Amino acid sequence: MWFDAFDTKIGVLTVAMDATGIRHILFPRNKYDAPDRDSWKRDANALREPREQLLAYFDGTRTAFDLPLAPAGTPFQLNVWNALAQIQFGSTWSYSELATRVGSPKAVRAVGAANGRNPLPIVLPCHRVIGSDGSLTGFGGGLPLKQFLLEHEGVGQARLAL
Amino acid sequence: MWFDAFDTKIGVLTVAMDATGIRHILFPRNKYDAPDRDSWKRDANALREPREQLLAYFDGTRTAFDLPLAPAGTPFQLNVWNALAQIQFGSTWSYSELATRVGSPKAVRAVGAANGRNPLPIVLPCHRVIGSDGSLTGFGGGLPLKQFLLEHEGVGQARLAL
DNA sequence: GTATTCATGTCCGAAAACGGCGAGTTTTCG
DNA sequence: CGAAAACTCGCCGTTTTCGGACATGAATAC
Repeated sequence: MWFDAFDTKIGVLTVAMDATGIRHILFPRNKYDAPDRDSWKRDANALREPREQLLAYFDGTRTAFDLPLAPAGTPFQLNVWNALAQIQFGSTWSYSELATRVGSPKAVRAVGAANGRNPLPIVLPCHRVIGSDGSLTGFGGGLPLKQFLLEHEGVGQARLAL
Repeated sequence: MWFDAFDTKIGVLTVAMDATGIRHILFPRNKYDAPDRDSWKRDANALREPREQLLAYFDGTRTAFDLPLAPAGTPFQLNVWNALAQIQFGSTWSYSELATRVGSPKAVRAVGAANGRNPLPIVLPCHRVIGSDGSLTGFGGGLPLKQFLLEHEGVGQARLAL
């Protein structure tokens, strides 16, 4: 597994991948860290494309990603994460909508939990999922970061607490 | 992982190894089978040495093995299996003695369980461990096979049931 | 003698707890 | 009166916890 770490507006991002695709994107303060992180080898060259696309995202010159993704999870989690990729830049879904798209309209809380385990934040935009009443309700990197990302994408009406 | 299968007095033995050493020895009727067995590749040449030593054992021309071993298990299990290698051809230990040798004199049942998970039977002679009253008490390949192996090694006094 | 109890590591199944929710109902204050 | 918090309960995948069962044997309790 190769990784690189680089500075952005929101702090140092760590990205890890192998031959299959990107496996982890870690915030400075990450709740679910990768267990085998100390065996990774730094390789800025292998991570060039992901790094440039992420930097372009923060520059505001990119609104969608085109990268090989390889997140690891249960079948249900993979379904949820796949659906995330369909939420476009600047728009939001409620957890309920996301649950419906996955085919389990009633599994709202389960979808929330899966969302919380998203190993590829930003690229898989879990920050674009908010409560059905417009509240932000939760984010692995902290709610302020979620709000920052949404504002960066031009979403104004979402509010931190109701 | 490479494997080979060949006929012996006690039926077809399947032996599997990788670059590290031998990982599995399977009886025809094996309680704990290997999960990834269908991805193994047959390679009689790689398994030549293990096969010849095992055949020599059944011929009666060999009483000890000299092979690279690589069984997979918990630390406790590895300790138990390492200790097994010290029981000489033709002699037996009780589960209690084995537990003492491992440094956990009271973990007799745990030793029994670990013994039952031995992935390299015959080479790691779990059949040489019997009840402290001389009863055979159990064997993954079936008690008759355990008795056959012990008789083959000249151990006469062990009895099937008490 | 015979039955019961306990010690020990691991696995397995069952059961319970736990969430980045949401809809419906009740309380709380102007 | 209302609108907005606060509370309750159902939903469901995942994680954690718990209780037995084992390839046993020694020590008590009758």
